[in-house]
Amino acid sequence: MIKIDSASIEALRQRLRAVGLRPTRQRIELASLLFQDGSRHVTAEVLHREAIQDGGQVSLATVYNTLHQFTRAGLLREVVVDSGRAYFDTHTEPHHHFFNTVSQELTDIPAGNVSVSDLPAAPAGTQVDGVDVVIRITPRIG
Amino acid sequence: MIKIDSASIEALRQRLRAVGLRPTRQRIELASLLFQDGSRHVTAEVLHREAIQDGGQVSLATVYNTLHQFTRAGLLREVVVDSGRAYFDTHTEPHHHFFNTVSQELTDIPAGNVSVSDLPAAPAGTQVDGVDVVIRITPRIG
DNA sequence: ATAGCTGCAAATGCTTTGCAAGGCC
DNA sequence: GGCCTTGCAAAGCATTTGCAGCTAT
Repeated sequence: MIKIDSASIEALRQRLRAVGLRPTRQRIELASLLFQDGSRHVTAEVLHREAIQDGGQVSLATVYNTLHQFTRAGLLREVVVDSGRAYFDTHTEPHHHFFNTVSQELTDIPAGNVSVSDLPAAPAGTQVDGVDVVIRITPRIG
Repeated sequence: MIKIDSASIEALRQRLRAVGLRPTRQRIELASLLFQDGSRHVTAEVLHREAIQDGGQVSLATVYNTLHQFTRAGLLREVVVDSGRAYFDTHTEPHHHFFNTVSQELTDIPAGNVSVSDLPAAPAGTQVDGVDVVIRITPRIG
């Protein structure tokens, strides 16, 4: 279990309650790992491993469920960069990403950078739901 | 089997040979479905179903293998829009996509549209490999 | 008390792989 | 003939689900 002061725990409980989720032990553990320090990008497996190493008791299934509940509640955003595993981002404002295809590492692109212009109109009968920009990078050789 | 004239078949054989792939019955069948008419976006399952309906004899495993071989050979490009299934695009030049998250339909954004500016520098020790823009759309309600 | 949550284990969906049989040059 | 390719079936991942037991309110 992460050792955080009771004030922080209470803040997390409030935050969960505010979005209609019961502040259970598991959700608090995961929320503390996710929201305690700045912007994070995690996969279910990575978050589960962290929780366990931290001494928490959470099953992988619960981690999956929780990530989706948090996403539905607007606390997280899913980022699609890999057709095989889902990434979740604690930064929910619109922004874009670097994805290192070798290390599988996902990072935010500093705000202010990247502007997309000349956006075409959405096809008839559809509406734009979001614009995602992913810059794929690899380690430089030489 | 798709009914195409022998001239077209010969063109496909040449194309496969040109990229170092033996023109087998299965590869020609799949290539004809993929490259016969314009730009296409397929998943392995969809392409397999088409091949079967067309009277071709191809296993799903071979479709997967072939899609990857074609991609490695530069005949196809993989487009990541869904963390659960892979899409392949016959249009290999750099361009961007609409993805209808309800119908799961992937379409090209007309060339000339979308320009990305203020691209940040790649993080230290990395190089940019590609920039993907995906505009997520949903059916408009009302 | 009770509606909601968790966890296991089984099921699912997509994709990859091992290996024997078959096809291309 | 020899090497590449195919196809099946099995294995492999990531993810979801059913359901019995537990927990927050």
